[in-house]
Amino acid sequence: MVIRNRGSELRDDVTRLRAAGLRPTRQRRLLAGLLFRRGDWHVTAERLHQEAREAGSRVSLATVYNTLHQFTAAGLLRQVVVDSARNYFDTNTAPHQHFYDEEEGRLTDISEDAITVSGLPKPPRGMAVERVDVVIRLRPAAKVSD
Amino acid sequence: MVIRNRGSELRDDVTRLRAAGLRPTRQRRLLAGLLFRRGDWHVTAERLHQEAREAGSRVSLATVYNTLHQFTAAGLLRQVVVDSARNYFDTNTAPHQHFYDEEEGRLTDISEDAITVSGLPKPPRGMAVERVDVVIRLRPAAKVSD
DNA sequence: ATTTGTGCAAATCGTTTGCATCTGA
DNA sequence: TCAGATGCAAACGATTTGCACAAAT
Repeated sequence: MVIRNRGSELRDDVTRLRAAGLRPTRQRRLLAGLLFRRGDWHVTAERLHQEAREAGSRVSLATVYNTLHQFTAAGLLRQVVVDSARNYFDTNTAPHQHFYDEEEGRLTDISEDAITVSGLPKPPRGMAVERVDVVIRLRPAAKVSD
Repeated sequence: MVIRNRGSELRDDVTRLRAAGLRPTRQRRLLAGLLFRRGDWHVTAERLHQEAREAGSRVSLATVYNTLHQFTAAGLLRQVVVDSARNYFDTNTAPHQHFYDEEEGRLTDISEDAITVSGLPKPPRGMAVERVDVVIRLRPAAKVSD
């Protein structure tokens, strides 16, 4: 019977922050709570800011941006580039790929072993592969009958 | 002996524009000339605008943006999303993938058959795959000696 | 006490838009 | 002639920054 109570969740946030070398300030604890307590998901700064105020907390948008970048630098988040207009942050930091519904702006994870990229040409001289990103862009399927 | 003279290149631009259903205005001919006369390459609006004035021609940046989008809509260009800050346009409209040097902001084509993505999971219900984009992000290789 | 983080508002950057003016067919 | 294109400057949305103030160690 493994049941986590609220207290231990809060401590988890603090622990996670300290482990990442970040001071557990009120705002960081709040955002960590919002980010890491649901399953893996994909957020924009705007959306996280909104969630924060819906949760009844005040954080400035600037702090949300700062925090997202700090979390990313600390390896707690990963950036996903799929749209030149908005920046997504992914709470799943393990290697994996994405479906992207352009219309809805919705990202969905594809597990690493569900997809294989083979025959990578070797990178140009002096360069090393940092990461291979695969984005499967989706559009509404043509209706067959409805 | 196949040598193209300037005259026929200019006509090519006009022909290409008409074929795409675009009126061959002075600015569009200019930009088409800059875009389609070298091998495949990757441009940002800013850079194309700069090239235009370096070539001694006046085009407003707004027109460069308009034109890039019109060309893209007409299938003469393809957008490449690799950086949330800048938008690249690719004169190679055939299916292919990219290396991206984040540091330098430089894109390099990877031919379609040099790379294989297998085991695509099927898209969510009601959605169809529009395109599969692979971006291989590069960083400077760690030096061995030097 | 000292260092680090936060909030605000202003600044920046790439891109888009409104609108009066031009231009190609 | 006149629909369609262009240029300019202002508007925009996302993100960043400068700096006075507040909070964490």
